[in-house]
Amino acid sequence: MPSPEELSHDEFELLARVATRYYGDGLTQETLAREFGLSRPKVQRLLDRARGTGVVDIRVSAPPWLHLDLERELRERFELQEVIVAPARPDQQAQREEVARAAARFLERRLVDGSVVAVSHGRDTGEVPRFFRPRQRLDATFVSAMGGSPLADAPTNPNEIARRMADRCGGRAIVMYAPAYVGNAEMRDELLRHVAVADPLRRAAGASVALVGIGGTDDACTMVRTGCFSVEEIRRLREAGAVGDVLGNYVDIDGARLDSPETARLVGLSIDDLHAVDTVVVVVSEGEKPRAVLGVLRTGVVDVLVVDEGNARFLLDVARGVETRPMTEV
Amino acid sequence: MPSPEELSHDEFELLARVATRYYGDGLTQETLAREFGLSRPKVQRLLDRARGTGVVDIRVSAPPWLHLDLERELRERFELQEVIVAPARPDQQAQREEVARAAARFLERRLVDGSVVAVSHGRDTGEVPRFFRPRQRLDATFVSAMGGSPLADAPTNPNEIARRMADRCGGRAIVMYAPAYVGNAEMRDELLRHVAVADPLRRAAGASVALVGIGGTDDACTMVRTGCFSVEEIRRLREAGAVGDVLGNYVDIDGARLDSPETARLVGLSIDDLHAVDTVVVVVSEGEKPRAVLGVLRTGVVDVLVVDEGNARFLLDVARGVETRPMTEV
DNA sequence: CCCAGTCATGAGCATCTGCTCATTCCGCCG
DNA sequence: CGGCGGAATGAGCAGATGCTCATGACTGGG
Repeated sequence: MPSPEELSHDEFELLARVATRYYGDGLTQETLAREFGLSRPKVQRLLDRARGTGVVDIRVSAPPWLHLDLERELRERFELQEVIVAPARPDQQAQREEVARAAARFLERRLVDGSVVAVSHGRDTGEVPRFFRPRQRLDATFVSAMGGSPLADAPTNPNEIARRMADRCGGRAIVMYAPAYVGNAEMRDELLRHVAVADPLRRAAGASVALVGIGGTDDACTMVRTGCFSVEEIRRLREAGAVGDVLGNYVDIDGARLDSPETARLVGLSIDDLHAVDTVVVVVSEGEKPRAVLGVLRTGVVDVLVVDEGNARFLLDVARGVETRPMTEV
Repeated sequence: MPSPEELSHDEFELLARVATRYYGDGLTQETLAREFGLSRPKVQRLLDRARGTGVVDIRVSAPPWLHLDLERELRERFELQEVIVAPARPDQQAQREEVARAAARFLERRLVDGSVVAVSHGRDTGEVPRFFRPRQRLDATFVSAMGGSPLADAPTNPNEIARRMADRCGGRAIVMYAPAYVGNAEMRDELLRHVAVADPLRRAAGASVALVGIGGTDDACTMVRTGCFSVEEIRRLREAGAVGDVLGNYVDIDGARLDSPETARLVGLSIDDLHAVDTVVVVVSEGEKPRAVLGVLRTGVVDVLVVDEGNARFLLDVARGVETRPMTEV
């Protein structure tokens, strides 16, 4: 498409006239067609061309704290439904709150009466209820999507998060009385047969929205900190290729599930379960490793990503690098 | 409507998000409504507001030689259907040609098969045929709207102009074998009964378009130069308040017709006849007096004004001045 | 605490818009 | 000179848009 200067005198004049009358004076294409003695489709094509050549310039001035460009690139690169990049904050807690606020806003506009939201554990997820404040009462159900962690602070346990979300909107919480990981597969299967576990899990699996965080695999990761795993266990997972987890399901850098013994001990939704959830919202704030996020994004279960600016940039850098050389270490 | 800076954080963010997805990504309002959890009319109102506040800025870059601003002001101030301001040219002849070219372009796009065009005399009008070149054969009829002038150069006589216009497009000319002004009213009435005059006049009165110039009232005006009037006669008209004429019909500065003896001797369309014509196109180039143009515009018969940049500015200056103090002399 | 005035909201509809497709027109090559 | 490929054109339609209007929420004053 040529630039305005490359246009012929006459065409430039025509485009400018038509565009001015259309965008400036608000006349309809049909009126213009009559005024200029053209057919309506012709006027439409002229307007297309006026836009294409830059005779008409439509620009949206975004506020400086928004990062619509980052959001777009992430959205397109990972084929996400929506990406929200929260503005950067000086300290980690403020950053976490900013991300949580953005996630809360998203839920406020997405949830309707009857929505069922599956909730994970985690510090990022745990901040969301504080900022969740729907304009009016919302008859939504929040259900734990995984068991609790032995040492976890109350506010970061799924049950507690679900409860507070429900309180905030006048909805209802369904909690799960079980630990995230049990001793062995048999015990897990036994628990899954128990109504106090089976019922919440069934509800969670049928949720329309899932609100989940992403965990890492270093020695200080949430799972270790909350006592779900020993340093030794997480090391084994790491050596097996795990880069992070959603709802306790560990994945490698390519988004492939890891069939470790730990998975068999997990009480919570599986990756397959998440696939069935309409809108999986991931909340990621400062402190996560981009490799973990990358692995989870590549599972293809994520629909909406709420992330801070720093992680967003890091994630894009990594993702961009990946295209040229296979990523081994970040 | 507030400026973007005066908007609240949240509103600015919302407007920018919606506007970016709409104008930038080309999503529909309905899609956005779903994405943002709003009703479609709400999205529409947000977009309205985004435009109004300047969050969205639509600008049309007009080529520098166009004067769409002048055109708009003239169009609005005189309630015209269309105004075309031709670019300024160094000398008078080039300027006349520029205006004539613009008028020709206008006719090319306005005339259709079957159109009937009433044509006046004059140097401006006389230049139009040279530039009139429809893309394809046009079955239009050009008819003299007034008689000829004794001393006029052939190319400025209505008959000649009509003939050349017809030649240019493959249409047909109807000429009038009569002088513009005859000795007295009785002779005029006698002529009007003659078929060679009555017939063209009837056709002209039923024209869909009239292409006319504007004459002044100074001692060197067209009517004097072409021998229609003596200097003495034009002086009397001037003293009676005449500022100019269309098709030999003199008007004062307020656009009121002058019922001078001359009008009764005129062989041509009256102002009333012109009112019945759908599209009256006035061609004005360098050398006209703005007072004459002003008077004629105020008759309310003019639909389309084709004018050079200099006259356009002068005309606007005069018209603007008039609003504050009654104009007596310019 | 109640009421009136104002404003915002979303259903519904008439109109406008974008697109597809058959057709025509032009230029090019055989 | 005649036929062919590609671009341009305008009819027609499905869907998007803008607007109006009835309704309901909020605010400020009695």
